[in-house]
Amino acid sequence: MAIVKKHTTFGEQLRQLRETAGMTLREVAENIEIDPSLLAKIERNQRQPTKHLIKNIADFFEVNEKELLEEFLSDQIAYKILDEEADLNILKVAEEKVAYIKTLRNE
Amino acid sequence: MAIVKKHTTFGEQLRQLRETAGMTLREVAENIEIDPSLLAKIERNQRQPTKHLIKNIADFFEVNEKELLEEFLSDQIAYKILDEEADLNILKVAEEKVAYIKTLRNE
DNA sequence: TATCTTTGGACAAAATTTGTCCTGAATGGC
DNA sequence: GCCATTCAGGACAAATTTTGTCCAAAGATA
Repeated sequence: MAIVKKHTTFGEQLRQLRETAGMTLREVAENIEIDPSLLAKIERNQRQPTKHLIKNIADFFEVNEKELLEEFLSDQIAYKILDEEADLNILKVAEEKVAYIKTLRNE
Repeated sequence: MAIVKKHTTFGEQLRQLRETAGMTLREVAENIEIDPSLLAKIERNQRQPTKHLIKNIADFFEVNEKELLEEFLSDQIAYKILDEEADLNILKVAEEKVAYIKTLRNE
């Protein structure tokens, strides 16, 4: 996958993809069929991409769609923790709940 | 805190609080000022409580509001992972992103 | 049977999110 | 300086999602 720097935000990674390709917001926006202003906002993490848009981005930059989607999901979780000023240990609790709910569903 | 079983869902914990108190949905709903049907849905994790409602629940059952809120947040994260069928390692990535974004904000 | 509790569908109201348009600041070339 | 282009960011309508209530029906209890 062409995304280089890890553990930066989804937006930053997207910007890096674009800059590595040497393209402007307008050019990329045209290709993935959105308004350049929306793309700029997504790069600054002020708007969230839809799944459909993530697919278009992955296709355009030829990166793995599933990995890109997981980058986005981990971003969402990170921002939720920051927004709520929650303790990081809720991630551990969440992990245990995933296992628990899975057992529930297999009954 | 009076919540006993850990790593069950928010709804199950709420139901346990209610049953431990020996109360019906209607009785509790009246006290926390919502429709009994909504309370039932929250107990079955079919609706999410608002923060205001979490406060009312914490007050009514005399449990720690912040802990209850974090129970809810970890639920939300768990359900997101299940909904998206995401790999659990995104939690680790999210944790690293939280640290990263915090450093960003201190610049 | 009669009563009370719980479940769950339907739906309007409320809240949130998305995407676009537009303005202005910044940069670079000429 | 002036023009063209890029990017930032506010405002706002449209679209989507979520919330909360009402109601009917199922289940339990006596």
